[in-house]
Amino acid sequence: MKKQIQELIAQSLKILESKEIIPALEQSNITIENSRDSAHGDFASNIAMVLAKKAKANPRQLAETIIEYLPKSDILEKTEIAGPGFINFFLKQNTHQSIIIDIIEKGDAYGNSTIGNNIPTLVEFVSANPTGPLHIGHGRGAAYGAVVANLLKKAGYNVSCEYYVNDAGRQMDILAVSVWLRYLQLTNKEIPFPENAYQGDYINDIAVTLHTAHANKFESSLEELLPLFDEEDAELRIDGLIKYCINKLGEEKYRIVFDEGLNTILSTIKNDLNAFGVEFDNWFSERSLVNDGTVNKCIEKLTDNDWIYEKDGAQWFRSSKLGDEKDRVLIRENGLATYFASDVAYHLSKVDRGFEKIIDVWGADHHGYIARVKASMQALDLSPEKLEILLVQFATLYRGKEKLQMSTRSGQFITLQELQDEVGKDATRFFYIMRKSEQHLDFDMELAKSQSNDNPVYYIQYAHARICSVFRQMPEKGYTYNQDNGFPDLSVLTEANEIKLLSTLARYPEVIENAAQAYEPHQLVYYLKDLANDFHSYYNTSQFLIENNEIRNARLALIVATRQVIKNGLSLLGVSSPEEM
RNA sequence: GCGCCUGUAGCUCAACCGGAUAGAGCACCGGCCUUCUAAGCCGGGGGUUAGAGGUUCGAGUCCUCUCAGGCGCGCCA
Repeated sequence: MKKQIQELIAQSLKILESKEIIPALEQSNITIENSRDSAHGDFASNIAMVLAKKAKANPRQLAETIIEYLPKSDILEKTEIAGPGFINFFLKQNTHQSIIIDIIEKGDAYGNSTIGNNIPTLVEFVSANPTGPLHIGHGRGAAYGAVVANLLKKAGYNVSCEYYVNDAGRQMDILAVSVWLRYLQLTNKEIPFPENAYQGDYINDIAVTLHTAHANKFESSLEELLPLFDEEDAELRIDGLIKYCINKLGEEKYRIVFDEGLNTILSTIKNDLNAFGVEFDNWFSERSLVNDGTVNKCIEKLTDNDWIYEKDGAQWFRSSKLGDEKDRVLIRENGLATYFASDVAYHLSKVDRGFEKIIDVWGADHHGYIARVKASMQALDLSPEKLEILLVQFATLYRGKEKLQMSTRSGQFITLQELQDEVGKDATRFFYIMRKSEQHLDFDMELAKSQSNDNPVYYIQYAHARICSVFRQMPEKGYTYNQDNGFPDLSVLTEANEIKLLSTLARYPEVIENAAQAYEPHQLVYYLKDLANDFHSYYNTSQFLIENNEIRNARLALIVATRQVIKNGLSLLGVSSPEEM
């Protein structure tokens, strides 16, 4: 609808250009807005004001000229000039009503768009270290990433969702050692447990499983082990324990302990995400980048192009030449690659796999990391503009006024699963994406639960359930409704509430496009609240199951379309559309 | 100290690449169920958009400075 009006204006401007009333303009985009106030018609354009200066004309006069050369159209009732030079467009009523047919014919596909041009797009999100269950902060990234991916798919991008599994690096070694020490404690209670190892009960569970399957295969003598705890520096102490563990067990046995921890936690994460309605096309292993040589390949390529130098025994990347604050270490003095080195390789892999649009969803605390990743892409000639990094602020969990301090290491946290069990999946997902992602989120569990009746998610779902309820009761009242023989006469839908609902329904495809391109799921949330509001108002003023055949059928068609759009929108959010509540 | 983000009604948040009188929910006040679910609807009060300058036909939105809060500034991830 909007596009048709844009086209009309474009044609008018073309004529004006050819008549040299306005100077030739570079194809500036013509903005059309949905009017906020119905007195301003259905759509408004500020084009005359934008062009007034260049055309050296008074905006209102220019608007008049533009209107004069507007091609004839059967969707327009009239146009008006208002305020400083707005052109307001009023649609013919039957133009509004035709949206019902469009929605019902397209069904689940209503709202699909092709602006994405099927561009291969990778959305990477969550990617939490597999060192413990997902907690509330990860949940926000999960909900946000999943909805952004859904929106992009709907907007015509060819989307893959990926979880980057950090199955290499020191944190994972600490996990392995944590499991091992708990395992040793099963038979010897004297063994201490470092405070900077992973404390959670789930570590114990893994140790028990390990013991059940392998008995005493991973035992160690106390004489060698205990002195390692004398080291005073906690970080050095745990590094010493890692080193000892690897030497003592040998590569093969160490890997069994390591993988038992990794796989157990990873499958917990997968299950939790699955229960949360978040699915990935690919689980990408960090270790695979090391094993298949991608990391080395990157370092060689960077070295060849003089992006790397040696200092203090480490290999540094000249990221400061490419917009970063300082240079960054790729290979440490001890010969181990940094996490950043893997990440450079990971982004090379993303490009090599053919993705043209690469979206990373990160916690906002990683924002300092953006410059170096982009710099690495620049240095590897990988077009950093393909990479879009979306930051999600952390969610802070509250129980009433009590702020819950959480850390994976200490094992004190509320997991995503627990949150979901307590608050419910629909409300949890909705709560996470209601707010703009770069805003902090205070997630008060008591509030979320106690307010669950006032939660907007129920408001929207209720609209859907109410419509379903109408159709459940229709047979009891002796009416039928079907479109098999064509649509009813929709021209009888002329009440203010009906027109309002119709124009909101017509906005849906545009909301999807905007939300997708801005990566802003909350736009869809606000739209659905508007739509539900329009429906509830309509419901309160108008009866649907009435004697008049014409009006009844037209109204039923309208609410069928409404139900369809609510369902389409909620499904993008990962929220259910219940038939009764 | 430097960098990034944020500051809008009592509270939680919107405001479509700068547009018309800054909007919702909660809370507060007042109405609406013998009628398809009152988890709903309708109406009302409540604002110097943190503050000060600037840019222009027009600024919550863009620029500069100040104030306040969050985050980041490792050979951790």
